[in-house]
Amino acid sequence: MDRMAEPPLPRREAKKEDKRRRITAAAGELFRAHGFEATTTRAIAERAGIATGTLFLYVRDKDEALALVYGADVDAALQGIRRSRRRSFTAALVDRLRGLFELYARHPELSLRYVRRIPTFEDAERSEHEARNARFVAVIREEVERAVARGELRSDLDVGLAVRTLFAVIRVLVFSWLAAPPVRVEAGLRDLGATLALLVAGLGEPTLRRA
Amino acid sequence: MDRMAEPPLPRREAKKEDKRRRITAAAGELFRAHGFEATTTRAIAERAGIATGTLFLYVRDKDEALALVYGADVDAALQGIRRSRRRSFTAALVDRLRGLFELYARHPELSLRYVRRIPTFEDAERSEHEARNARFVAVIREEVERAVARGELRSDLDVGLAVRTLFAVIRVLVFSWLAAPPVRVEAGLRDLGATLALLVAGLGEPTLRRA
DNA sequence: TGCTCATAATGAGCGCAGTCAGTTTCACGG
DNA sequence: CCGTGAAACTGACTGCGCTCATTATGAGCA
Repeated sequence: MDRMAEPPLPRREAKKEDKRRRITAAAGELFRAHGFEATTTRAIAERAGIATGTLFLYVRDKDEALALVYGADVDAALQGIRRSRRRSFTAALVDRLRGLFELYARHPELSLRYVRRIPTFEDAERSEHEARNARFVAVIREEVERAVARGELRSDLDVGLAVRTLFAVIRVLVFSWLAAPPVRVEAGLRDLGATLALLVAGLGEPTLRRA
Repeated sequence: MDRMAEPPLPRREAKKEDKRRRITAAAGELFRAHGFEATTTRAIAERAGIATGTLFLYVRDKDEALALVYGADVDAALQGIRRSRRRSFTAALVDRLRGLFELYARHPELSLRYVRRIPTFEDAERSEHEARNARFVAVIREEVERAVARGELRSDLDVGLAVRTLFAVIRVLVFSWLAAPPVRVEAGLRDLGATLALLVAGLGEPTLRRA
């Protein structure tokens, strides 16, 4: 008998992995070529070489097929080397999100559809999205904590609340950006920068603050 | 002959108005009783006493039927007397949105579905939503301007940017609130207050600000 | 009162996403 | 090597949202 806890890629698993890859590829090609609405799940299944029903063993619904397509790319975009020491909080965060903006700008309508579904959390268990969101949140949290550490953000900051708020602001900003053509990366990032700067500075009159 | 620019309610218009009312009522009852997914457009049409096709002369799609249901109520909720002079910006805004929170809390799943569709702007022309959004934005803008006038918010504030940001934050906050039961009004408003306070104070270290 | 025609209403029909009872595959123990 | 049961796969099928060729209505005019 062979080892039991070795690379667990017996035939079964390998086929599943392969199938998932083919589904992702097929969906990506069709979505990019014809758009989300015009692409049928049957077409995806056919191109992936599987039956219609099989598709839904890998994907909860059509939206999730799109999520599959974006999955790896979003991860990669968020990975981006966190170069840039000695930058302001705003500049640093804008920088780390540049990759994401570039990715989204490539297919605005698809990205819009993809981004729209994220805020749901309905399907919190189905970890696919959760993980992605978690990574996104982690990037924000990281930059916030770093900025707090170096004294740029207030030391008594409720980090959790701040991160949630930033997350919300960024998501909606991305949404509006994608929804209003033309979708230009630099414009989006400029907007993001301005908004972040506003959040850092605060809406309140400086002299009144900290009453 | 009778006057020509008088109350323009000839028979035709009256019937349409009546039909719209019946659709709204039917949709409301069914959605509230069985939920959004479980309610079919055919059932709505039948209960409203019209043909399936007719429904779609009054409503672009099923989502818009839900919007029809919420329409008047949201307007009413936002109308709310703007009592409360001498309150902080945060307190005042929370106060003016209380009615909306109460409305939303009544049927969280439906409200979630309703709120989700708002950010679209795709259908910007179809003014139904635009108008609603506009009213919502107007409330925010009003409070912001009032706060600027009395010196609570910074005088050099970019009001447009601030309003957009507040709009975004509130929308997402409402969304998360509705998505995570139990949906309690007070909890939601407390969260809103905390978030607004953070935005007013700013994320930045006070001593550094206005460098 | 009757004629005309734009507008409103109809409901059978279409194409789709998603399901499920039946079939195939294949890991595993004998 | 075979037998077996669980897991993966299949595609005909269901029920849905929405459309569109056809029919009914009623406002305006003679």
